[in-house]
Amino acid sequence: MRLSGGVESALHCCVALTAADGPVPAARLAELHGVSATYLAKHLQALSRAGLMHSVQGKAGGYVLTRSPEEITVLDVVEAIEGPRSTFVCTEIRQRGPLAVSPDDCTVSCVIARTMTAADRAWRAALREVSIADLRSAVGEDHGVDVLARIGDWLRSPLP
Amino acid sequence: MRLSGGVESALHCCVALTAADGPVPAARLAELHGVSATYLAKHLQALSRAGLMHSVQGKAGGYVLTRSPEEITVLDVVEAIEGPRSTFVCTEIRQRGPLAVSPDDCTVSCVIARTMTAADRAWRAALREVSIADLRSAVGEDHGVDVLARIGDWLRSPLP
DNA sequence: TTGATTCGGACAACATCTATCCGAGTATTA
DNA sequence: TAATACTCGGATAGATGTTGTCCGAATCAA
Repeated sequence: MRLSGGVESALHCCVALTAADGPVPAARLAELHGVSATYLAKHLQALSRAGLMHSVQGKAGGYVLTRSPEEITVLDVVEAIEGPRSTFVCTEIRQRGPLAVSPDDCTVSCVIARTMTAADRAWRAALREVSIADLRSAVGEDHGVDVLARIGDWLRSPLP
Repeated sequence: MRLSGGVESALHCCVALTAADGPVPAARLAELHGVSATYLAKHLQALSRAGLMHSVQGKAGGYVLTRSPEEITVLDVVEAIEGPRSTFVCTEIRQRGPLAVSPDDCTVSCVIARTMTAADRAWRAALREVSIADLRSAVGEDHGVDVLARIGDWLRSPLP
């Protein structure tokens, strides 16, 4: 079970966008982070479809966060990229084979499904407690408070 | 991010093995659960490599749990099937691009990696708290206390 | 010694993730 | 107002990992 690599790029983009005032094109975000521009575009589209950011087309277009960084959680980004489906899908093995239990006796879900779902919920709860604003302030603590300002300046600077 | 479907089969097999006294062949476990025999064998091999069960070859061979059900956690089974790798891998995006931070300033791991790793730990902690013995007793509560006994009888009964 | 039965790893088919391209649409600008 | 340059968006190939299958090597019972 490996998380899609696009999640990492998407989270970095969200943090970077908090330092920008206007729309930022996907190509510029890709250059800033040193990742494939065309592939990053795919993930930004997913974030746009999920309503986390809003895209403006045309010459001075790009992506803008729709909500304030405090109101966007890491879980929002993960679910936008990975889809809302749970990590575990129960195939009802208990209802198969020679000793299958009848559907009438399956009012509660299978124990294994309950266990995996509980773990899934714990995972999601941990991701929901961290917002983009939290990430941004932590980046400031880790690498200096002016890092975000430098990113903002670079995003605003014209192309060579 | 979807969990391998083999995890579900493997957990059901572990519970069933607690009802058996001697070794149980993979083909029989597959028939009991109504899953592909050759594919289930692959997962049982993984459990064997991980040391959770021990295989005996020959005519009356099969698989046996090496430890008591209380000492095998759901996490043990998941890691045996999925491998020990974490769900998230950090590619150090912060060290790339025109505003890359120098490796000297990366004494702590990236915030995003810390967040994802914390969520991963919460997930694993939830899985570690449930043992195969817990699953077995829950199955008894859900479908009657004699279910495990019937499974044991079926496993011991000769082939037609 | 024979023989049947078992596990074990090597071999294809499928799905998903990764990466890329070109067309549709829009604000700028002359 | 019309041209234009720039943007997003979905449709299109390649790489990686998962699912499913097969047959040989080893083992124990008879």
